[in-house]
Amino acid sequence: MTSNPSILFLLHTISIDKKPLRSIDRSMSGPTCSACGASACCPHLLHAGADDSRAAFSIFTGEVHDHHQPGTQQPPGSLHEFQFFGQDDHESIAWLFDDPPPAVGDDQSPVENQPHQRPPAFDPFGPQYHPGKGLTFEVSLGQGEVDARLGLGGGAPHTETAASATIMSFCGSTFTDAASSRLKEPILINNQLQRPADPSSMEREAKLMRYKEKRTRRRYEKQIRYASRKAYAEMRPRLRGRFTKVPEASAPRQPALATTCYDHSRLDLGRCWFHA
DNA sequence: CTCGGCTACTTAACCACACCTGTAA
DNA sequence: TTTTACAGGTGTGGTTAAGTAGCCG
Repeated sequence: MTSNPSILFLLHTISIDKKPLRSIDRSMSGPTCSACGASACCPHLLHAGADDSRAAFSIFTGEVHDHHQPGTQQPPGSLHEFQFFGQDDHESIAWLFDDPPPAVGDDQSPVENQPHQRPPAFDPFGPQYHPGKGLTFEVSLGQGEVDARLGLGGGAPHTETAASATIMSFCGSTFTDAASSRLKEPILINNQLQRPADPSSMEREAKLMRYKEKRTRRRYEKQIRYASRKAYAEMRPRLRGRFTKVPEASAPRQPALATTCYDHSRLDLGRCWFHA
């Protein structure tokens, strides 16, 4: 048996602001939380990254590693990028590109091990889906080790099998589904199975470097995009923490020249221009 | 082992409005 | 084609109700 392994992993990167969160929880479909059975938008899955409402984690073979564990509350500003990015130092994703991933669960279904025979459940976008809308990168696996983990038997000797994984947007989040991706198989040349020329080696290295650089620049604390809005918000009067209307007396007077002013006759309080 | 009560902690929603963006005139 | 005006959407922070977790009897 020389079936190619299909490694299923999901990278679920939650990157959401606080506000829309409640509108999507418990109501969307997607990967489920193995602890509570809820969807990917399950509040358990969203629980990591308390302070800045951002969390990044992966579901590797459906295993939920942390968010249901007691005493794993995140300190403010910290981040869980365990599993996918390396649980120890968040430093190494080398296995993603060169080395085998962590152990795969026992419940790998035979169907998932069949190249080009993925079940519909893992093909939410169908053949019409163009991964150009997502980020596709290469995943190389030592197949022998994968076979050993999956209990597939030795099989023929082989080198590596590269699968492409596509990062896709879903449910306001980002998923990576390598299982739904097409595996690159050896091709028959002169009656011999030969792996196509691999021009992607340097490409992969470049991608890895770009990824690492991007990761180092990644910031998870709240970032102010508009300092002026922050300034106005801080000056704005509040009632029990909520913004309140600017009192009539303290509203800006009509300026002599064109400028902004308050127009309390309108709900949206848009711009009102005075012209000299 | 399960349940209820309590405490401590976390977080999404709320609000007004300046500013941004897209569109029509 | 360019400029102007406008409508609608976005982002901003402090407070709090609601949700969650942990502990104990």
